[in-house]
Amino acid sequence: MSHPQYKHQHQYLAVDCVIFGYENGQLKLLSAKRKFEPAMDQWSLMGGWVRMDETVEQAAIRVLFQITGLRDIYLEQVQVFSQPQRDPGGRVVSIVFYAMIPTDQHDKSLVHEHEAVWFNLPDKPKLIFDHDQMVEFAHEKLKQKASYELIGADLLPEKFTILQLRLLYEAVFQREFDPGNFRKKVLSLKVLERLNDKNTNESKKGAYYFRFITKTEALIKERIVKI
Amino acid sequence: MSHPQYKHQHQYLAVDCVIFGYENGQLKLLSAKRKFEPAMDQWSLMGGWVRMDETVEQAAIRVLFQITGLRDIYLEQVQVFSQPQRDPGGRVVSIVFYAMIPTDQHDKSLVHEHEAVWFNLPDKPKLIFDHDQMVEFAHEKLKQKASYELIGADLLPEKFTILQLRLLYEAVFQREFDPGNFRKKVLSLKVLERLNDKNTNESKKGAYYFRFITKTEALIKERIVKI
DNA sequence: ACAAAAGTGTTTCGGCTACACCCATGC
DNA sequence: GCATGGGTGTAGCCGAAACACTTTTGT
Repeated sequence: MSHPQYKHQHQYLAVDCVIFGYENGQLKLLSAKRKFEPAMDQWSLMGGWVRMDETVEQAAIRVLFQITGLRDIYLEQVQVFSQPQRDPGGRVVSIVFYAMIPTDQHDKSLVHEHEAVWFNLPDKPKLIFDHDQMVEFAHEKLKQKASYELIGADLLPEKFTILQLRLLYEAVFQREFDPGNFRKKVLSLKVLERLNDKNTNESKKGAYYFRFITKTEALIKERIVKI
Repeated sequence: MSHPQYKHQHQYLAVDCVIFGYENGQLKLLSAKRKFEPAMDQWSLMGGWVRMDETVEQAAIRVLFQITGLRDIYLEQVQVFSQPQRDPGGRVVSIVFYAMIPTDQHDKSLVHEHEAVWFNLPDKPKLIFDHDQMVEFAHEKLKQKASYELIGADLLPEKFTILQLRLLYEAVFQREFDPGNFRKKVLSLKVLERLNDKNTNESKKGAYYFRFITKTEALIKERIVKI
């Protein structure tokens, strides 16, 4: 390795991924038993080293693919953690991402192979080092995102009812939302499309399924209105 | 240097600081002529290497002290920039911060010594590498902050008029605010204290000076109301 | 019949916006 | 007197919140 221009100390650079999922009315966190020292066999976030020829986002995508078998995962930078002593194994600067994955689509055998487990977020065990704080920060950032745009496209199945969407929001914010108001609010955003298909499992009356419309579809609809 | 636990490639890790100031109704950006190759003598953000024994925040604080002579500067992480080819001198991952400094208090001789210049943000020159994008991201983040809490404590002098505060907001958002509504809004936040002192330079009638009350003072006031 | 969710309608309240309007004073 | 910013008041609009009410259907 040669960097003719720069002479300075090098650093270990890692990414850690806070992986959120959703199932049965619960916001979930994917956590794995660490397979190497230090802190082997303790619960931790999924992480990996950043290679010289990739961005930190690409490193996170690699890590996510390794454990879920999924590509095209929603990713967002959270924070850099860089306390010199944060990792007893040496100086490691970690860039934290959070991800949202559709729990029903991921590869469960890969998760099992990594000795990883989906925890309900409130019931997660203590994680190593500063990983608990990473989860806190990521959860904050997720709430912030969810408060100014509709999340769920990456966490819910392709089609879902307004009830399921509301339960997701209640899980994310750990509070209840008025069913009527929540419904009116999300439908006013014009990002959901009602399907000619009803869910009759969760209610007697049956509730229409909805799906997220893509951004281009939404744009087209907007244009038609505006002409 | 020894890291017995980890065997992996190392990275160059840097911080770059988007330094905002404010003067004469203009949001300012501090930019310096780069003193080393590559891209010597071109405009760039102030940056520095992250040392092994410090956090990235501490590295940013060092950089800020070097150029302003100030400590206790408001700092916020913006984004990590990590395109492998972003810096022609080699693989450098950069963590971007933005800072707000009181333009009237900083050490102008240090700025001069670094061949740095305060530009009005809209008139800034093209910066090296991806630094223009860093400034954009930082400005976005600043706007976001300013939209959910009152900024100015770090940019304005100790005492200031509502007009001056409004002009700061107009500079940050590049739009006008209704004077009456702006006044009522900021005063309703209960974070400003009116002084028995008027500014008679900027208006015939004279306008009261205000100052930010500290967080603890604000807390106490809240408590008194709530009892 | 009743419970339980679906879906709609209504009322109230608070905050934001767009103003109008008086005040003080330097020119 | 008039222009300029300081400062206050008010009417209208809109969205959020609270909640009533009707619909549908499995049990």
